[in-house]
Amino acid sequence: MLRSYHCGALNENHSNEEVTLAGWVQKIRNKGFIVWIDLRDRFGITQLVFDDDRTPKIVYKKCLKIGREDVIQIKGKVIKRESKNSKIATGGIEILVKELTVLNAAKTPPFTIENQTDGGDELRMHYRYLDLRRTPVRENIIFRHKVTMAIRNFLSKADFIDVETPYLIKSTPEGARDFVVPSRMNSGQFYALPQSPQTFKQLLMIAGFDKYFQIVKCFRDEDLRADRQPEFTQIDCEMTFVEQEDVLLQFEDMIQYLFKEIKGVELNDFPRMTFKEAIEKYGNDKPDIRFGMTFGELNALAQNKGFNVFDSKELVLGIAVSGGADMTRKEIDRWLEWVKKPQIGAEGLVWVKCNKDGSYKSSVDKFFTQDDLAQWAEVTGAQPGDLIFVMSGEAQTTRIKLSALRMEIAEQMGLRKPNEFAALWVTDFPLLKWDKENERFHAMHHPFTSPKKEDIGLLNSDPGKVMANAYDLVLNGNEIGGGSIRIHNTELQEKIFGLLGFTKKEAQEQFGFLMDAFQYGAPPHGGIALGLDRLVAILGGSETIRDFIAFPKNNNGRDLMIDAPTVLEDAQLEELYLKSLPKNPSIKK
RNA sequence: GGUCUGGUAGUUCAGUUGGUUAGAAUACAUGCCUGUCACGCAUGGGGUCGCGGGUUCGAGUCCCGUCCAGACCGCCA
Repeated sequence: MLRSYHCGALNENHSNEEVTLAGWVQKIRNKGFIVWIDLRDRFGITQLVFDDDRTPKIVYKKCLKIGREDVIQIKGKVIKRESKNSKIATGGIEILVKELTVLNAAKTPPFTIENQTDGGDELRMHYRYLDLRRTPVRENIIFRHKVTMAIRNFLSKADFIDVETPYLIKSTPEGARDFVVPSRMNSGQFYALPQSPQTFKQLLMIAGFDKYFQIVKCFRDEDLRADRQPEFTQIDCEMTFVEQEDVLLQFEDMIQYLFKEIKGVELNDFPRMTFKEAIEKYGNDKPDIRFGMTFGELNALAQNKGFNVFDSKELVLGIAVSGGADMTRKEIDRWLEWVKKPQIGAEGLVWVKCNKDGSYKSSVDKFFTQDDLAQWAEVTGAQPGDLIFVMSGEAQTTRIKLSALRMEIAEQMGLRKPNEFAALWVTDFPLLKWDKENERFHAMHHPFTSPKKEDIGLLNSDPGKVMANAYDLVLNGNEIGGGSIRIHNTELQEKIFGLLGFTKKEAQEQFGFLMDAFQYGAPPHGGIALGLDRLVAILGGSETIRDFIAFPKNNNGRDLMIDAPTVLEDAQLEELYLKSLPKNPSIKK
């Protein structure tokens, strides 16, 4: 062993012990007559001391040449410090060094390896291995480890079996774009990387595994966001002989267990909210219910009172901003501008101040009486001292826009507290959603989701009205999981493929294996997939999943450290039958 | 595919209305310092102002293009 202790282990009980330590040089404090070096590893920091009197001359000379991030090994004696540091675990002692070996000298790092680094994002990603040396970054990764261990323990104890499923599978047109992998042995043919192990876990249920889980990478070739990576990790689960309620309770248990184990937080039973309610009250199928500001519909109160802007619109919606009556005209104008920016695209915003004296002042005083405005306040739940914002327009887009405003106001008012947690189940999703552009139905969840029994008749008459046995788990305004009770019957599955625009032949070619399997004793089954990256990030008090991924990709799907993706040599392309493909000159080598 | 923000010392940033030699902090180097722990003090080196073009007597600053990074919309469950 190159060391007898790690750098977080020693304290005053080890006084006078001869020890060997190894680690990185965090910091050097040269006081002239005496030199301290902070030696760092994953476990902590131990102070080394060198001085004129007690340190061998040759060692003292050597220590003056040490630089930040050098990897060194020392032998020496544990001694009590003259002045102690109560901030760190090893703060009572230091090592009087007798031998010093430089195991590997380091270049001066491009940014400081400290809790508060001076490095920007791009640089830190380029030197991610240095960034990962920083305590907060390392702790995030270790935090993720703790979460996955807790999940494995919980699920294993609950009789779930961890089964690995293949990464080289086949491309299907549903859902996101696939990442594809050319097959050398099958000319002109491609594998696809899984967007999720969906069909495999269903086959495992048919195979009788009863309960399955896997913490598994999934791949989607779509544009990225702060909370979206092209490769991401799912906690993928499936259960046999269950109904929706069984799945919800099982995973509500798991999330509660995680919060208890990891955060020491007791979560109450998760409220259930239908998709319809979520849209009507929050304009969003993943509502953040930690704060109020639910929508109030004002059609009946605000229309036909002479204010033309409202009269012709499908929907007039208001929300109350707590304490917002104190906003200055300038602050209100800033919100007016905010909703007009292209990402939101609202035409404007009507505001009503609910004064503390019970009177109202609004941007539409010409059209509405104090009584009218009092009724608005009632419907939106505005109290004296609050402000009401009102938006109008086509129902769906108005809800989306007002939801964006609601989230932004909450963000800026500090209502989205990272250490306050509210989870809920959103249920009763429509099975299908109409795609206006392509004039066809898409699966709201995925094509294997079963329709509600009572709606099966509607599949022929009015498919858009059919509700699904599907559910999402929402935490603090983030969708962290979704699942459904699956179809386990060939005829029904064929029917759904038909509604989604598959010909019988296409359905057979792409999913024949699954529909065949349904005919050999497929049990009723259902499950859920949870986004591990998001879950870990939220547990850790952040919404940026990159902070919890050791080697994440950037905005453009690039790995800035290894510099991927890259172009291939012609010979390699030829071997993969890709030579004739045009090369994109904008791609850098 | 689109909108917005940014790119100046190793790093993080400031840089006024277009005007002389582009600054600060930190990092780095050297020296001083009898208990530091964000040590302190002094001195010093360090710049293709992302890249290309244009306007101008003169561009870090204005205009056009382009590349890179970040946030968001579309997309994605």
